[in-house]
Amino acid sequence: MLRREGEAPRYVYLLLSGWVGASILLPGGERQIVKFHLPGDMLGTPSMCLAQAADTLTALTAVTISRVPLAAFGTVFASSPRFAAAMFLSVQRERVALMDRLAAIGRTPAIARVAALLLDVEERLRALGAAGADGFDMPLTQEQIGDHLGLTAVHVNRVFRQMVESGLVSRERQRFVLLDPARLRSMSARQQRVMTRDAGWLLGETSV
Amino acid sequence: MLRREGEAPRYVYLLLSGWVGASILLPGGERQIVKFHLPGDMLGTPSMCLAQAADTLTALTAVTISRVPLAAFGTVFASSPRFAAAMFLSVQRERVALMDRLAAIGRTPAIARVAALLLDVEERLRALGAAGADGFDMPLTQEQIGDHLGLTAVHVNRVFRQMVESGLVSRERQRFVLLDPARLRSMSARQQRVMTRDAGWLLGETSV
DNA sequence: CGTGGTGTTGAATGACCTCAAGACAAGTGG
DNA sequence: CCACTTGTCTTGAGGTCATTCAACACCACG
Repeated sequence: MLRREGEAPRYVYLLLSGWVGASILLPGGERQIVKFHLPGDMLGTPSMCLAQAADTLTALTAVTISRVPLAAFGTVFASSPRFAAAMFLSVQRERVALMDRLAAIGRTPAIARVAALLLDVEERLRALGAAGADGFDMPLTQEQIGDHLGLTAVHVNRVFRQMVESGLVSRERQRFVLLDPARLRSMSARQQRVMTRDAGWLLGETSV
Repeated sequence: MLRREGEAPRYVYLLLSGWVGASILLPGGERQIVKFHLPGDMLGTPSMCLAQAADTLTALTAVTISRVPLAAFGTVFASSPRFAAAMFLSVQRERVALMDRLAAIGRTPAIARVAALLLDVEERLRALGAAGADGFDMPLTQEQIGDHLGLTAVHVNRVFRQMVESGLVSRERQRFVLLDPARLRSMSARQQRVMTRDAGWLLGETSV
């Protein structure tokens, strides 16, 4: 457990290796995992605007992280407009991702959410070189997956079985192979977002 | 309709009066309303990081808005670190709000979501002076509310009736009075977030 | 060997949805 | 001023998806 929600946020974290989950605890004891973080991700930035951290950061595997004090972060932010602009856009990207997940959880059935998760994780791991033709490892319990997708662990299990039986994926413990990515994509309702290439307008290039 | 998703985002909008909904359309035709915007809100900023707008902005009532070109926005951003910092924190606040809504939709039953919406709208309208002891107007159809909460219009209607019958709220057309805010709050699972007072660390005050 | 966390499967329940019909209000054109 | 339309609200009946509860299998770990 890297940071518990409710604590005063004094750091931002850079994930160097391993998996981390950012979760919110509800009064009733239910948990919603807001995001699975992979190496390279910045963690804990949403709480920069709060007196008490909004999310709990939990290591899901062995991890190595680098801690950045908010103060140090702030001086760079003030002195380098380019850095500020890049951070700003990065947060907007996270916000768009949250909007998409909101739409998925609010409006799509369980199988579409699982499909979206598999595609998302596969894509991100592939960018890190940790996923190939031989599939990828997803070191999550089915309960954690359920807390991420708004489902119960039992139902996650049933959806997995259904996917295996219909030849969409193969699975052995926590190793997954996407056998039919096209069909997964078509049922996942996942948006294909095109990011701007480091928007010139934010960096003073008033060419437009 | 102010802006359709898929268009190239060239403006950011400032809402001066009226209600606007920001929605995402799914491939299957379902709609998720990501946020109801009230006067004073900035609209369309999530799409600043995208080549194609992620959300559709729809006027829900008669509105007046002010359009800000991204380019103009960018020059201010580059020249004023304080402005950049304030914007950055503002986006993080929106992100936290989205995380909370994700938790609510993923993990709470319909009545808790409706309660949370009523409390949220009442609080925001009160800050604008548009809600008092005599209640407030919420100019939304039940279908729009459903698209916001991940429910059907029919079910929203049933929840409203249930709330009226149990004395939680009174309702006459689109005017609501919260009769028992305490009980609404207890069932809503809504987080009480404490914002930092314009975080000093971001503005170079390295006193901490 | 136990033991605890996780995965797996069945049966029953329940929350929410779909479909459908009617009520009501506001607007439109004759 | 009155049909007629249109959109929203309302209510019922029945169905479905996901949950709850429960039992058991399967490791990994002491």
